[in-house]
Order: sequence, then C-alpha cells, then structure tokens
Amino acid sequence: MNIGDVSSRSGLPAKTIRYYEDIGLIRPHRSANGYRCFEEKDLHKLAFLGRARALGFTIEDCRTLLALYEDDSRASADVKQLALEHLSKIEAKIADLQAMRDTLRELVTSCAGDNRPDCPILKDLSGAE
Amino acid sequence: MNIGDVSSRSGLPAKTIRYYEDIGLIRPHRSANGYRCFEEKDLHKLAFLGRARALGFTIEDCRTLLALYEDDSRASADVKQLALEHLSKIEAKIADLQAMRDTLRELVTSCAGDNRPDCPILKDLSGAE
DNA sequence: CTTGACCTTCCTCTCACTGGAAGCCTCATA
DNA sequence: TATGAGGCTTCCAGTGAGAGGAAGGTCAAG
Repeated sequence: MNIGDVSSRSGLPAKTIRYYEDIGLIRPHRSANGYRCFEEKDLHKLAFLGRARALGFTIEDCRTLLALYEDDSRASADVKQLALEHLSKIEAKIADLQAMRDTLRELVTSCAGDNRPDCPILKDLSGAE
Repeated sequence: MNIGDVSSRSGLPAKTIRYYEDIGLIRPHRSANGYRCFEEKDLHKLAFLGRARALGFTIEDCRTLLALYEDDSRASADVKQLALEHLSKIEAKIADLQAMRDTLRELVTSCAGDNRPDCPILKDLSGAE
C-alpha cells in the first residue's frame, strides 16, 4: 500500500502519517522507488493512533499506549492509570470551559446588542465592580 | 512603573507583557535607561487583556475588544457578536470534551486494572467491534 | 566596590500538525 | 513516443501564546 491508500483507509492525512513516521510511531518499509510501503499491520497501528488521538490522548500517551498494546505481558493497570490521568485532565478542562461559558453567557445576556456604545461586556472586562 | 510593577499589579508575567508589546497590543514609553515605562492607562489595558484572555478570547479577539473599548462610538452589537461567536466555540469544545469524557469513563470503568494483560481500553483502541 | 535584584534583547522550544515549493515516479492517453 | 495529471518524495516555514534561558546593562544598598 502507498501512503494515499493508508490515508484514505485510516482517515489520517498523508501529512500526518509522514509525521508519525518522523517521530517514530510507525516504521513503514520502502519500495524500490523510494515510496513508503505499508502493510496491514501499519494500517492497524495508524487506525489505533487515530482513535487514541480522537479521545484526546497526547502523542506521547499514544506512544505509551502502542507500546502497551504490543506488550503481551502488560498489566491492564498501567493502561487504566494512563486513561484515568487523561480523564482527569479532560474533566479539568471541561470545568474551566464551563466557568468561561457561564460568565460569557451572563455577559452576553446582559448586553443589549444595539447601536449604542454602552456595553456590560466591555465594562466587565475593564474591571468594573 | 517598571515592568515588574505592572506585572505584579496586573497578574501577568513580565514575559507576557513584553510579548503583548511585541505584537502591538500595548505601547509603553521608554525611560532614559531603556526600561519600559508604564502608565496607569497601560496597566488598565493589561488588566483588561488578562480578563479577556481568562475568558478564553484569542489574542486577535482581544485586539478587537480593545479597539472597541477605546472607540466611544462603538455599537454594543459588535461586542455582543464577538462574544456570541466565542461562546459558541466554547460550547462546541465542551461538547467535544464531554464526548471524550463519556467514552473514556466507560472504558475506564470496564477495565479491571490488575496484573493481567486483558484490557478493554486497548481492545477498543485497536478497533474491536 | 560588590552584591543582588531588576531590566534589556535575542534565540530556541512547546504541540501536533499544516501548507507549500521543488522535484521524482507512474500510468493513461494522444 | 511525448505529454499531462496525479501521486510520491524531501525540506522549510508557520501556527498560538507565550515559556525558558543566555548574555549583558542598570540601580540601590551596604
């Protein structure tokens, strides 16, 4: 398989696949003409990476997850711990964003949104009490 | 005021303040010795920027907000629109993160987290159906 | 005179790609 | 056989919003 094939089959852009090779996540062979030559195993890895990234795992997490995946003597506790840490980061981010959202909603609601210059949003940003 | 003073009074790191000057958000004067020399007005702007950034507005949004703030003939509708667009981006991000969180929670819950290698998290990432 | 706390500029690094340029390779068609 | 399109290669630069650090100037106190 050439890169275009794995790209469409994995859903990852070719650029991303080259990048993953660059940073050592995959190691496709090369054909005589210099083209990358992917096997099913590579495609499988790429799909794995795509799903892990879609769950928000960092590249370094993905590297660890792949290593665990390929280690038959892994302990599921290690995977779970990684996932739990990631989960708590996500939950923290959600909380941050929700706080922003709540403040913004209030501000937006209180702003008339007309032709006049008076604006509670700007007033709040400028430090009114 | 030197940069250390505005830094502690605005809560922004000196690095950030220099960066904001670099990209043209503020234009402090210079003393004879080459030090940046901030007035109350600059401090006010920095505090404004700090609050806008804390609400998640991008730097370019902040630039626009500052311009609106300083424009006495602004229409509050322009501010409101900017805030609404930002709000919907935040809401979209929250939704994305919540979807990740829900999936991760399920996976984490179903994983024994013991010494054995069997792991539903890896199984899911590897594309099991 | 020295010490330590500030301040300056400049350069590099982050993260996970994305875009683009310049140049091969391959295949189908005229 | 020439040509053109499309796919592949490498390499370089840019993204956002700063953070980290080196090398060196400045200032007040002891």
